[in-house]
Amino acid sequence: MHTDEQHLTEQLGATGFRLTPQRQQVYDVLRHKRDHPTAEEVFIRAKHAMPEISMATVYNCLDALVKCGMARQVTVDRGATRYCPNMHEHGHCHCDACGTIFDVDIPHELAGLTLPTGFLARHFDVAVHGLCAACVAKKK
Amino acid sequence: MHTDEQHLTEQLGATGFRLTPQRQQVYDVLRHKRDHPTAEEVFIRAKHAMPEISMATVYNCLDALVKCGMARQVTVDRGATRYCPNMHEHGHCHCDACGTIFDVDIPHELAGLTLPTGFLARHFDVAVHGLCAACVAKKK
DNA sequence: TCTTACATTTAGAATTATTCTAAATCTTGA
DNA sequence: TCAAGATTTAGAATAATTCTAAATGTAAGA
Repeated sequence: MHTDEQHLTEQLGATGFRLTPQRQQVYDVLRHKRDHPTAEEVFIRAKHAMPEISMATVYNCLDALVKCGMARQVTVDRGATRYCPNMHEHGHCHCDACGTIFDVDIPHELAGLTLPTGFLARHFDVAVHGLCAACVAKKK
Repeated sequence: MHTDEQHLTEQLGATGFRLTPQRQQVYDVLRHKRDHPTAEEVFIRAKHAMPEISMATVYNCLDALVKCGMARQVTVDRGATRYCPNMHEHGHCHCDACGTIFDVDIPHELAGLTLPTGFLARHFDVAVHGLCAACVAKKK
């Protein structure tokens, strides 16, 4: 049987990292509430269960999680980087009014983009900006 | 006849801005070399023709150009924001090795994304990360 | 077990990109 | 010409992130 903790340990290990209580905690925070928190929000949430954790450690842990493929960085606007434990290929839909971020599937047709000759694509970042239903309603 | 300068004046004016020598200069920098410069790079280039221009003014001008629809902000990575005078709907292709950014057309199929119910999309940001032909060759 | 090497955490300093502030200057319209 | 408001400027302030150095933890080998 493959527990979540084992998976995390393996992924970290394969990239030369160890599983530490802090990394486990930061990962739990990401998985618990998938609202694309910033490093600071992760820090605040992680402190509830682990009051001694420091901001530098949160950055270190997030960085390790990204490098080992257990989390992704999301940059929908110029503000703080956000983090997401959904590793499935997907894009982000951002409400410019309230800031909510929704995960969206991206169609395979995207692979049909005409790229510069010889360009080797490794990752697609798709961000849709606009207004969510609630904010459209508010404007009326 | 509709000169470029007239167009800039009109676009600025429609948004409540004036055409100033600095704004003209910053716009000229963007149009002259379309390599998606950062604000600092724009500043350095603008200083050649206008040595007294300040960084704050460059930010102000770039902001005015973005607001009036003559330039777009491009954020391919967590570094400094980049600017682009290509207002045609397009995405960006970023070489993670050398940092070069290429404009790419984005297919209309993108409009077929399944968005959250009621979401009103206003703008699509597409960034492709990978390696350009030159950097792929270098790795061999 | 003891030791050594190295990874990790921590607090705080440093850096980077950007925004803010306040004073000086410019522009436009009355 | 004058007043109101826009713009520019230098530098201070802020926000997000990275760096530094010391303390601590951990794993592997003698």
